[in-house]
Amino acid sequence: MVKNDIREALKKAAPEGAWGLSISTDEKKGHLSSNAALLSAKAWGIGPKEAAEKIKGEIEGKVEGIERIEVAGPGFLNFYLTHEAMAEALHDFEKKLTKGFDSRKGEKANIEFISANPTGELHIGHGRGAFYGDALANVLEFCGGKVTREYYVNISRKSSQIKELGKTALGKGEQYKTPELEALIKSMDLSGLDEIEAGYLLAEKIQERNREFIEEKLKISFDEWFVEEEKLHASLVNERTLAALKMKGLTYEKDGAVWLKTSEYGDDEDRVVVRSDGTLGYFLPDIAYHIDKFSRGYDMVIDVLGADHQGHVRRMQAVRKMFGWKGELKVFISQLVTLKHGEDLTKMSKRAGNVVYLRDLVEEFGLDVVRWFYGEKSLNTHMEFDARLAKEHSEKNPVFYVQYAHARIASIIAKAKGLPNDGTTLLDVMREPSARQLSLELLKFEEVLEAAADDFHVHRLTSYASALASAFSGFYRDVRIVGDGSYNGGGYALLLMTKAALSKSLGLLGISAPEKM
RNA sequence: GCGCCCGUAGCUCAAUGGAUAGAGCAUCUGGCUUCGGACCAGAGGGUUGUGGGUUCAAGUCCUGCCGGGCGCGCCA
Repeated sequence: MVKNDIREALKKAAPEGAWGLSISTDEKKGHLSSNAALLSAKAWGIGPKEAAEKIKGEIEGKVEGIERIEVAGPGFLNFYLTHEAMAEALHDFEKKLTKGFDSRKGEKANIEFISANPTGELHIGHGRGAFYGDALANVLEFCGGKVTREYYVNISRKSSQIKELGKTALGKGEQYKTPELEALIKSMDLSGLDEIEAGYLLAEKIQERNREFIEEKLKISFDEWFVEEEKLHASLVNERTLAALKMKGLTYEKDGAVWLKTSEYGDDEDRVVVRSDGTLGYFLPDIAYHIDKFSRGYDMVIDVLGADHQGHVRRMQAVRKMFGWKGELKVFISQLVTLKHGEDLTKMSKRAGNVVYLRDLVEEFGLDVVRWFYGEKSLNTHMEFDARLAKEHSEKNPVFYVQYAHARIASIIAKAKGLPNDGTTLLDVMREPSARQLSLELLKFEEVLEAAADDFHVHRLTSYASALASAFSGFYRDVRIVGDGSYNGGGYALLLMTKAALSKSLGLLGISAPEKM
């Protein structure tokens, strides 16, 4: 493809610097654009514009498919492609779209996300990790990765949280009390059980319900449900892990507790792994769990956690270093979703307290709107959830614009069915500016996806899908596909690609691409 | 006090260190005899919290302030 040819030519002409070459979606800035001259100028001891002219001179006439090269702005090199090269690139893109890209080819990744505490149902904060994790998994997979989606079923008879939950279940405590939980407790027979067993039973029930909700309502499916109690406690993995840590000389005793020397591996301070009363904290099982993940042969282990787990990052990285694990450990923190208090909120949250459940959100607005709403924001953004705004956003949500474009294309395709092709080709339709605009947007797809797979900023996809739908609108306005007794062959081909790209973009985000609306 | 994150248009948010900081909503103007008007064309709206620094180039990187969220337990 011409982009690769240009890159090769640029490498020869500008060997220094980590310059880029990317599709430009504004034709005024060429079809492809590079900052190679800006980065080479210093090494060459000349001005950026002069460097650009030099590179231009070396490439001009040597790469097939380039119509002309312009030097613009401070020294950008803008490449204009011939219509032939553009059409060829599109055909190449169409093939890749069906078989996927390969920037993450063969890489094995594990993504753990949601992993909610077994003390209640999922709230709007969990939505971030849920939709982000799922979309990230889809993106890595599409770029050639082998991805395991994993849910850590946080449940153990040794956990003080379970005991506390048991107290709530038996009416001896209120820490996790909500109307929903009370109803659940009433439906269960907990007679004769102690706090731990009652808590455990209740936790199992809650996990079961959450799982149902995740699979059926959020349409997220996990490859692995890692049950803490079975995998770590019942099988004595924790004990073996502790023994291994002791043997490596990574622990010491102080105040009757066993501490791990995490501070020697980048953490702020050492952490307790066995309490002075002999019970295990949450940290040891966590270490055991991560060692388990590391040992499964992944190139990359990703944890998607909520903002309140920010303290985990350093200590888990410390654990990785202690065990000398070669793969990457990425811990992503999603920032909080805060609630804007007001009358509107109480209306939507028919339930008690300041919690809005994800279930309510999905029921009220529909999964597509909700996934887009979360999907367009960076994980680092502090979201403020305002019920009135959410309502407004759901009605005016850009997701409908994108879905509408998809449905409209489907309708045109249906209309063309049975009619003869008028014989025009992709090459012919390239004469139309809005067709070139749409083509550039299509060719941008690969860049956007690979960038997302590289920096994990999955929210790029929503902006991209909107831009693509908008480019389609321009094309639709200018080029008629179905005419008197035949259809425009070139335009039709472009429509098929656009439909596929829209559908793929939405699909990766877990959003439906309807044929009709 | 220490650590992480944030501060961009009236609102919700974008912007691999790049060109004139962009979308949607809201406001205003214009457009339906033609493939789906859930649309299209256009306008107004910005000292990117603030002061320095690095760079050919800073919303982006470093740093000092200001403001906000979260985390700093032998809870998870």
